[in-house]
Amino acid sequence: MSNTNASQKRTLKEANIIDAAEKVFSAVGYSNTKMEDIAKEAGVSKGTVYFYFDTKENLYMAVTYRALLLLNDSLYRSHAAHKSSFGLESVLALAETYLDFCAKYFFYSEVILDYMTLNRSTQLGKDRARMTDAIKESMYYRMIQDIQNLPVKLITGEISRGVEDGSIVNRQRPELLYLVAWGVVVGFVKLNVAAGSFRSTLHHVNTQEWRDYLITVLRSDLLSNR
Amino acid sequence: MSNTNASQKRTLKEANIIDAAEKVFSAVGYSNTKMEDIAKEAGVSKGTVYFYFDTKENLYMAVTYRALLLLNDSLYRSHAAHKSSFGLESVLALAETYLDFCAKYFFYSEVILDYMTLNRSTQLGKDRARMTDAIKESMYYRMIQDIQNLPVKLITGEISRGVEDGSIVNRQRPELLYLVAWGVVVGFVKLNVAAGSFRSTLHHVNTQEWRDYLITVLRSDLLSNR
Amino acid sequence: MSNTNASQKRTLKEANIIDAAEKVFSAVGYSNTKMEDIAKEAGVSKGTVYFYFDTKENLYMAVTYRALLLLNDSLYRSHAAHKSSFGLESVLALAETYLDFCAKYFFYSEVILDYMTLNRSTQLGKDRARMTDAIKESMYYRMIQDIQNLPVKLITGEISRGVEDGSIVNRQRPELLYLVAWGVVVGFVKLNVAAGSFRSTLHHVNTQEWRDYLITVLRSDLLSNR
Amino acid sequence: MSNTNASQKRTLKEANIIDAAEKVFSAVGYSNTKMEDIAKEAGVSKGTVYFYFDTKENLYMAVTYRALLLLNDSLYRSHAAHKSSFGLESVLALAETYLDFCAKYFFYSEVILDYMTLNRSTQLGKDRARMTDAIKESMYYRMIQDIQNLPVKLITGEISRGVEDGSIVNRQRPELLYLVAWGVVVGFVKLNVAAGSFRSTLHHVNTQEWRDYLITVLRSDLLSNR
DNA sequence: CATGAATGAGGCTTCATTCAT
DNA sequence: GATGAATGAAGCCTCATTCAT
Repeated sequence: MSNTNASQKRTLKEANIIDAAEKVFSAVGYSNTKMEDIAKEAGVSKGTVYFYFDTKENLYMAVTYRALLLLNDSLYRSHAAHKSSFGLESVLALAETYLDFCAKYFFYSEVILDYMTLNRSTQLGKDRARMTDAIKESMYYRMIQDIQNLPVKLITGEISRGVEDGSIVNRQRPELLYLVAWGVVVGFVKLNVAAGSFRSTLHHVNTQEWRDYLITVLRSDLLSNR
Repeated sequence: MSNTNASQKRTLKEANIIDAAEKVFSAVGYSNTKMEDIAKEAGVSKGTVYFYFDTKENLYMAVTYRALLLLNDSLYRSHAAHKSSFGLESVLALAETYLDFCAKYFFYSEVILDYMTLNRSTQLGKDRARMTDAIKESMYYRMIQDIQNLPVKLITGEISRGVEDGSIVNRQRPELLYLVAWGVVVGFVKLNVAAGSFRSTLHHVNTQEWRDYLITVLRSDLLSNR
Repeated sequence: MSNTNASQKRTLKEANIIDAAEKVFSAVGYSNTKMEDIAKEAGVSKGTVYFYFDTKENLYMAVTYRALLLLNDSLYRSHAAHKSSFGLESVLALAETYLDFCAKYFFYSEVILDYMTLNRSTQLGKDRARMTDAIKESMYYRMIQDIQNLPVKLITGEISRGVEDGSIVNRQRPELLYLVAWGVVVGFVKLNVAAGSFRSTLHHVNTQEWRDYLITVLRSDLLSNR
Repeated sequence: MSNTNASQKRTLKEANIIDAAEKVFSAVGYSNTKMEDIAKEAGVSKGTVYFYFDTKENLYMAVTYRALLLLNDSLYRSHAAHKSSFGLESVLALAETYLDFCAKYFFYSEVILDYMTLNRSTQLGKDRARMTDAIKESMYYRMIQDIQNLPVKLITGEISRGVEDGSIVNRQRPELLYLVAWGVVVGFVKLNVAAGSFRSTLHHVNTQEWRDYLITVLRSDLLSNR
């Protein structure tokens, strides 16, 4: 019991620091973030931050892990809520969930994309890779690797179900359809940020309208007989 | 004449440095890049790099400018080549051009996205720092601002033409259609990098096939009567 | 009684910590040693270590004290065992004892030398820090000062006896003879470590042979009529 | 020419920094030495120190290298000066040279001993070694390894010559005789420092007298027919 | 007494930028 | 114009020590 309490306490303190890290990272960016600032924001000392996360990068990975966990959770809920719906509806719901997740937790969505880019660059043979050894040794990095595939699996699974139950007419492979859907969402997110630069030329478009339209596009893709 | 020669010489040397910068930035990311490395790669001294570009950020902006210039050029060519085609075909050709540009010059596409995100207060990937005053004062930053709107103008223009000439049936506003198309491309780019992480789950999909399918989707969007 | 028990318990726990400290200090050197490591090695918490030894330096002094105590004890036994022998034999026996002590407890011999060098303003090996006020206030430091002179007294005493009983012919002052003997031993110890570097050039020499030869040299020094 | 000048200049600046490092290291010890202090002492900035020596440990190795170089030089001169003397005299001269070197450059003698101890501890299989990777990668560390054997070679060589020319009667192997001689010197040096602690008991002995007596002992060792 | 989380001063090192030659 | 040595602010991280539980 007391063991459990201690563990809970630790988790709580860690969470407190991750909260702070999120705020600072998201406000000023990774490289502009000083560990000291995170400590201040968390109301603890620099040493305490290092007691829980032995590296700045490790702390960043912890943030990433949390982000991915939350995304997975959202997708899971959506998935569960549409067990009895047709596959098509479930897929579109997943897309909306993702879209909303990105809107609500914009920083998280960036962090996740960041991670995936990072992960990719390791797989190239470059010795001058973006990923440092510190990252690879991070506990959180390994934890992330265990859960990073869930979104893909969930979504492609529902697409397959939709194909089987006849709600999805499109005969392309689920992986391809998945990439289209996910890509549309990712593009939306990135553009949403970028669009700031083009307010002058694009000020007619309302974000909500845009989002809804994308769902329409996705739906008609799944329903087209290509 | 000798003045012109001098100017050409200067342009050449600058180009040489930008070449080197590109390589290093793309290999290890902005913050891991040292001016020294760029100088070495360019075969000049650090002092020379600073003679032509007074800041690391300014040099990065120069790379960005070149990227945008090349993209604009590609789009221009496509645009010109389809003057006499229907608007629909021109728009799709522009999308293909953009898609191919991103595939061929992946680093450029990242840099351009980076730039567009630059104005936002949120962080733009772990790797880039936030915009500083130094950036805003950069000559290249201003040069970019002069040409940044070209892609939007070109594409929305062609969409409008397609609507007028009847080749585009969709009645949504051109800006919205533009955002869909552009978003699809951006999503493709980002995912293309990220997808590396999921080779295990997504190994069935071939990039070329994916690209072609996206064009199909865009075409049917423009042809749908929503 | 219970008081005595408590005291014994305390002594036991202290000894346990000193054991651990010895291991770690000897393995990685003073400055590379972390209190945490000592605690772990002793199977207690860092707080406990600090309960018994309020400073890292104090703990080091405790190790030194133990080392000196053990050396004194060895020398005492040798001294006692040769009460009825000639002074010459007793002196040589003391030298052998010291030599064997250094061979057997190499770390102790280093620590003792370290301590003796401590008062000098010069640096004592890359690894040890200079004497701070904390050391001087250390209880162990004072305890050491009470017993540090025993080796000198014992050995010079036996030399004097040897001179008196005629077994030692050499007419130099006992202090000088002592310094020669002690210096030979110290040199042996330091070289024994260092010699590792020269295994290639010195691989013919066997440590035991070397030791025995040194005793021969000392004997003939004491027997020479200089 | 100008190339040579540049190289000379560099050597000069390095020497200046090593000078400063020596002073500070010797005054307060390795771990109490701050790079900043060395910089100040050298009259340059911290960055400059790092420009020439990329690590504190590397700088320490540079000091060690210089110390060994100077010792080697002294021994060489002595060796050359006694080319036509008997081997015995040459050996004793080498011992005196070493003795004087240690007296004159006490810090150097400590540094050299330090290095040899360091070098030994690497050869043990411990993963918790005293030597860090930084040291092993140091250019100076490798340079030292090239010259560290000179003293042994020189002295054992002269002993052999002495045996051949009949001036050395002792029939023990040169390596053993070398160890005795060198050990006596090392012991002298260490005790000379340590003796400070025992001024009360040993104040009768004068250093010069001690030194001379040691030479006598060594001479009679080499002349004894063991 | 024991624990181990918390502290924060301190030091090494990096690197964009400057500047004398 | 080019060079590369010099600068020094800035930041990550370590670890002896303290202290609440």
